[in-house]
Amino acid sequence: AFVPLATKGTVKGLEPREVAALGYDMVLGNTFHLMLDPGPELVAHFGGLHEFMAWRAPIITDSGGFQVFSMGHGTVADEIKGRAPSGANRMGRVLAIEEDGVRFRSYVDGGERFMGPETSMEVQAALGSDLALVFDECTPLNVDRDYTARSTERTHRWLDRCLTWHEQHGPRDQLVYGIVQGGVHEDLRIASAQEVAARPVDGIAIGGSLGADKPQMYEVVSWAIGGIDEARPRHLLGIGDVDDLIRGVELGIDTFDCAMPTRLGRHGVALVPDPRKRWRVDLTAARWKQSREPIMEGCPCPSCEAGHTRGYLRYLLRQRELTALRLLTVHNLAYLARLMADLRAAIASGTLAERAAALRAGAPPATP
RNA sequence: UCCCCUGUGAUGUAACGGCAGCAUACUUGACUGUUAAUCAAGGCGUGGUGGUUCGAAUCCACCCGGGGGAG
Repeated sequence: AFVPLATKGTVKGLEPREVAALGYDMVLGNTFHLMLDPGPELVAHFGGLHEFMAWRAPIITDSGGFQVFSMGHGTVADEIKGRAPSGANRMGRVLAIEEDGVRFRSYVDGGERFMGPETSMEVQAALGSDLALVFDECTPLNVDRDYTARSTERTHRWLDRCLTWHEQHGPRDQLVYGIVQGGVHEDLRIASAQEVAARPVDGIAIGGSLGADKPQMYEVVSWAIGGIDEARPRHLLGIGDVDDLIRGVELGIDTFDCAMPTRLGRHGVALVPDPRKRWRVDLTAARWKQSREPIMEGCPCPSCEAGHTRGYLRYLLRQRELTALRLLTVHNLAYLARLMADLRAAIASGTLAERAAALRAGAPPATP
């Protein structure tokens, strides 16, 4: 299943009922963001994140560990392409990563803040999520093996501290996922997977740097999965390209989360079954000016069913009309919901390999 | 007919006589546990003709266009 991001307590642009109507029964909120603003006390005042955002279905909360990575190293694309950190880390700054946790500068008020394993679990307890992720350090790609090894070991110690805190103070009905690190090194990935699997976690997430390109990413994921037992659910953190989801399912991943569908939607890009175009069509492009084509031929999503043309979307996008961003967010989330349902059905009928190949070749996801 | 003001990319505007810059728009590209309705790149310009000057968007003359005033 795919889990849309509701980082700051909302799937950007959509109401909870719209997200649910697209077939989603889980969203992912972020401990880091919600801790800084509005703060765990305020969310608790409203009775937890579910009540606060009026989402009456399961919520995963990310631990905040990834923020350390993104503040210090920019986006994944920046890192892979050797660009200087930009965007997300312009104001946020990591001050120090220590055994106890991370000191950083708040992007909200500029003040110095701290987050460690106990802090993260405490905030996630206050948020009242159904599924908490343990606090980890997401090691970047451009870091040597020695640092990755030591960081991964520290992440394992943080894992134990998270479990200890949760056992003593955490909500009884809150599940906890451990996180596999280990960078792009086979032995570290396998060892990390085994370490995490040896703990009493309810599920296992794969995080960290997954490599510089897709083949390496698939390889790294397969290493990590190799060290995990089959009994517990496996989550692949932060992955959401169409082909990556297909491959991930084939590798044995159960759930994914990613900013991609919603972010691309707000940036004017619609997902389409076209591998040659990397599954994307940029509706801000001039060539759609007079196009009467639908966003995607045969798409059953609300945006396409309404009959909107690419020419209309391009016009709305140029005008920066919010409607366009909502229409594309809906379309993209609907696309991924169908893709995952299609793959799920293929697994059930024992035809995953063939179906995955067809989808990878550009077959549109089936309408349930 | 005379007088005054004014002409800088598509648009709105900067530039003591010293590398014509900014914003918007446009075109293209990027986006993988979201500080992102974001970010990056690109193309496009001194109304015309002369003159002064080492050097003119800038100063001078005339012409052309626009605005205002007097008749």
